[in-house]
Amino acid sequence: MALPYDPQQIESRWQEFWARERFAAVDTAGAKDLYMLMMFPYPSGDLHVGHGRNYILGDCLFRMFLMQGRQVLNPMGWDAFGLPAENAAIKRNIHPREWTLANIARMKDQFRRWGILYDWDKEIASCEPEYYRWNQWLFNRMLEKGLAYRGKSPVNWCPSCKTVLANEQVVAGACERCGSIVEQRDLEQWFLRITEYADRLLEGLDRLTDWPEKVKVMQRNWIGRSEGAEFEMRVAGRDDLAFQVYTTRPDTSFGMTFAVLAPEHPLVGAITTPDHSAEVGTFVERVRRTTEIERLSTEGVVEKRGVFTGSYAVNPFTGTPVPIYLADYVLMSYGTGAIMAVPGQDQRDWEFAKAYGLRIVRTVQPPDGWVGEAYVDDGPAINSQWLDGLYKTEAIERATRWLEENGIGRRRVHYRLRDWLISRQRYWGTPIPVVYCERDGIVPVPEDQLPVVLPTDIQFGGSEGNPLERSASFTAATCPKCGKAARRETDTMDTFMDSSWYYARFINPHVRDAMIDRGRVARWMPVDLYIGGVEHAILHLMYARFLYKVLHDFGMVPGEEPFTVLFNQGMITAKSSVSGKLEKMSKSKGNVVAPDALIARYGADTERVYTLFMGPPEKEVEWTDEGVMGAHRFLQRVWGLQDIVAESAGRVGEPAATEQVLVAMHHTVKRVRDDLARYHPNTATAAMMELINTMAQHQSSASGSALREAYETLLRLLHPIAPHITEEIWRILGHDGSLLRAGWPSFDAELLAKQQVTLAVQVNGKLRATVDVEPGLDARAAESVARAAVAKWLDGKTVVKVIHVPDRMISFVVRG
RNA sequence: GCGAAAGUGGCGGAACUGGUAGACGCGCGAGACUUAGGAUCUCGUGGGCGCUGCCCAUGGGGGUUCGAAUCCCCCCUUUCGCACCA
Repeated sequence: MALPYDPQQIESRWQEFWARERFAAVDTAGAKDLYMLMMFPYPSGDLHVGHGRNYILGDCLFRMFLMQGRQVLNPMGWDAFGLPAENAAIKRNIHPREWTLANIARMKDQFRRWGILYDWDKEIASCEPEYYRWNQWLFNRMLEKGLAYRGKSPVNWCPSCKTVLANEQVVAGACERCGSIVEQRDLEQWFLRITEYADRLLEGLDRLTDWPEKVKVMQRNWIGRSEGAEFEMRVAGRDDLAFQVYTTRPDTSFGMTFAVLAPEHPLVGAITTPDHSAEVGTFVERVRRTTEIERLSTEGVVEKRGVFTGSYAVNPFTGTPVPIYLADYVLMSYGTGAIMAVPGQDQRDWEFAKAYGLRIVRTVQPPDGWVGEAYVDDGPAINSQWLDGLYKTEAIERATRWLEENGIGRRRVHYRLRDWLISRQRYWGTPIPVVYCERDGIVPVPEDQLPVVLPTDIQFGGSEGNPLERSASFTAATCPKCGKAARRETDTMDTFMDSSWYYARFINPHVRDAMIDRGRVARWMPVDLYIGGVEHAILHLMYARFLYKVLHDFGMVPGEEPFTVLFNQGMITAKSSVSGKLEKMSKSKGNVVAPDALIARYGADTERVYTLFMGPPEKEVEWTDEGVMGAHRFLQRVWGLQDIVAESAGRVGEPAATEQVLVAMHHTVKRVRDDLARYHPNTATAAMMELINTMAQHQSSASGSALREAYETLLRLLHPIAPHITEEIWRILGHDGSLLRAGWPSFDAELLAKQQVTLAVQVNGKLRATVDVEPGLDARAAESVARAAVAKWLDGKTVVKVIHVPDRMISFVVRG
């Protein structure tokens, strides 16, 4: 009898062995084979079984690739800058770096205990100067090319933390950290000109055939390209005043009955007549005080709010003056901040017109029986002079051409995408490498003075705002141009900058004199398989695609896209003890399953098997304790097969049973190969469970050699999923070394092709019998066997048609 | 509101291209071994009926087809994304 299965005894031993043998080490000086990558994590310290999902999936694929003899680059690192470290510093008076490094150590240990292998020689932590200096270097290159700029823009500002916040740091209009209501402020900030790449980011999506459609749709919507026309509206009686409006429906211009400016529009002051200025002033002030979030929120029916300016603008198509309003539904940040309002064809304009008693003129004929309000679909133009009778596409084209020919307007493409605001008034990030000189203005820090390193003489807590501003040693700088005293920029970069190019650094993490080693990167990029959560569908993946295109334009990387295949794993949910519903694991929901206790009781292999078995990895699945037990039972049965193999050693066995075991074995090899190739370890595991069921069924009748062969094959197939137990049994069976070097099993296709097949026999589409036949049986022979099997259904009927699908089914269509 | 994805036993899920629906696991039932077992092993397990057999079943309703979980149309539900984008 084998000893009982005791994961505690075996797992750490194999973890040490794998690390010692450096199975994951790859020399990128050599030729590329495969580059796979999991999105590098923020080192928060605490990992739960939900986090484990994508790392375990990645490790499963990695081990399979290794066994198949491939050279796979599979690195891991840390997205190590960010707010939580700084908050921890304030709360617990520990330096962010110390806190971060401690978390990294914990997480690394967690990976080890999960049995996950990475090429740790290539580890990167983005908070280290040797990494972030290249953020700075790249920033300066982009500054040179005009791709980075300092500009004024309304931004989210937390009055209590005294910093700009990213949109994702604003939760329901409030600061995620302190809960203060976030304000909109016009501030000078650093931006990257991602809008210049909008069309390339959009077109590139079409070529990403191995990305989830969902992610591509989200990115397309985010970029929000729209084609239209922009034209000038003159203010009636004021020859000096005119503004531009943007529309996607120039064909409806004859139906314009008013115009609307955003309340922040620069012309508001000039346009407002004295008798309306009090009202306008009140309105503008009111809008200014509401945050963008409130303004755009649409709980229930939206009330369109606005005010008349007292002025009129001339519709260039008709020469008619129309009243100019201000309204909060027109945003300064989109298009020109001014629109022509055509209530007949636009629902928002319709509602506004109704609310303020403005005229409505239809310029597109709705179909008979139309009962809605604004009609936005296609139809012949009406009330539109020389456009009358034309349909939408043609009418848009004519109207646009008319604007161009008369010098009033032009074709224009607009995007919803805004430039990327990268400034953060925070300590724990990459310092933006510029200084402000009284004489020379904004001066980038020259390359030989990089990196601009974060100072360590920092007091966290106590006072508010960016601690960098209070560091005299940091802010005091000399101007690289004139050598006089200058002030150093204290903004740091958005951490998405770090994660936008780290995948290229992994190929050559220690190159000192360059951001990347171009030769190696040219060979190893792009990443062949990128695994991560769908929560990064837009931000990270859009920024990374943008910066990769920039690097491409700098001649530094091959191709235009960094990630060939994107795989989004689904969440693991569990019943929340707070809400009682299934929710994503989190401490606040009280539904976190910590791996430590689980591993202590059942072992890491059990967690891995269960994680991979519970459902297809791209789907959301529920964690249950019963399911864990099932996975553990499976491993115990695998362990117990040692006895069956030992007892049957030397037995000749019955040929039929032996054959069944061997056929099942080959069939399993094929299924596991196919299932893992399409990232379905759940069905691969099921196939292996079937194999052990078959082995158990024939444990006392099959030959000893067949049982042993099947067992050893099973161990190899199972290794990527349950690496520790399989290595241990492999060793017990008398093999040296590691399963990772034992090769991946192949199957005997001919043997499988020779097996009897079961034909389904249908009569009028209903299953009436099944017959076992030789494979490849021709139609006539199959028909005669099938006829016999369903004779009672054919009796007295006329067979009008026979459909034969070789080796699958035969169907009789009968009448009478 | 718009867009996308998904709805299969008591539960998680199989069924890859229209061809035997429910693999595998959980749970449940019966039995075995046990002083005992929430351990282990074996067998059974969609529903119904006149039970060697047949009928009904993949959210609901229609359709195409010899044949539909799979394709088409309408509706319902859930989840996710976007949400005044001119």
